[in-house]
Amino acid sequence: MNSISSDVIRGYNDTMILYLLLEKPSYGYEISKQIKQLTREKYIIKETTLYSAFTRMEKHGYIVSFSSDEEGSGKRRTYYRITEAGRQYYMAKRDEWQLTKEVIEHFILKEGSGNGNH
Amino acid sequence: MNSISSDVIRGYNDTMILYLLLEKPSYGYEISKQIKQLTREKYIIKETTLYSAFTRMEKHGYIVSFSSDEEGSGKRRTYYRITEAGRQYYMAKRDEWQLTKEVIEHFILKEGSGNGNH
DNA sequence: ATATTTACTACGTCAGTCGTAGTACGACAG
DNA sequence: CTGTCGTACTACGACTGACGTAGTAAATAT
Repeated sequence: MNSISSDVIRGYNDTMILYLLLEKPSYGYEISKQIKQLTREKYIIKETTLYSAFTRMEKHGYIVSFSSDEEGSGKRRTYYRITEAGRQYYMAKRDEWQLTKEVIEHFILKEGSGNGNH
Repeated sequence: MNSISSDVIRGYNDTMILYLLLEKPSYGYEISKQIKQLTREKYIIKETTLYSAFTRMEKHGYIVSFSSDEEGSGKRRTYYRITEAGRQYYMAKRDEWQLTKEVIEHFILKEGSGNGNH
């Protein structure tokens, strides 16, 4: 229970990935490391979750893939670039997040209260 | 897309219900109306979701059920009361929520920014 | 040479949500 | 006194996202 349960995150994995793709095209391993770094290891996305998010989002048209052909350096990777639809989806999710926060916080007792009055 | 997608909420429906049960024992229809009211209709829990949450949480020992026997007024209802385990679970979820918020907000662009610097 | 890191793919399972449907009782209107 | 509406559920099945396990294979470090 020290690390965050990913069930909570469900539905926001896509958002996290898209956020990172806003900056530049990227690929699985890099995204994974960035998420780990950004959250200071509080959240580590599972490989299967990550790659299935890629295929799902490509199917939905939020991202497109391309291979790292030229440049003999490193392994062949599958890069993903965010599309306009992906940007819009991200923005919608960002807005939705504000609402979600608001909603859930109606049900969160404030820290340190000794009694249950609300 | 005007009302919040409940997929986001997933994993917090239980928390919401438990929060309301902290105050007093209650039953499905009442809980449902309270959630609607509290969130000013921003979130309306589905009946099936609610009742399956009840049975799941009773199985986990977070709540216990009892019938409204006496008092001939109204229909027979199944009430639920939160247990000590339920209280602890709620508290754990409340703490987890702080973490979750922190994590997700690393991936949320601040409103009104014109460029994508982050 | 070999172990580790990188970079995936495949497959199957599980839990929570939700659509659809149906039951049944009580109150209230016409 | 009959039908409709609000209340209070139960049952069943479908779908989706997350994830455990496993395996492949090239590049890099030891």
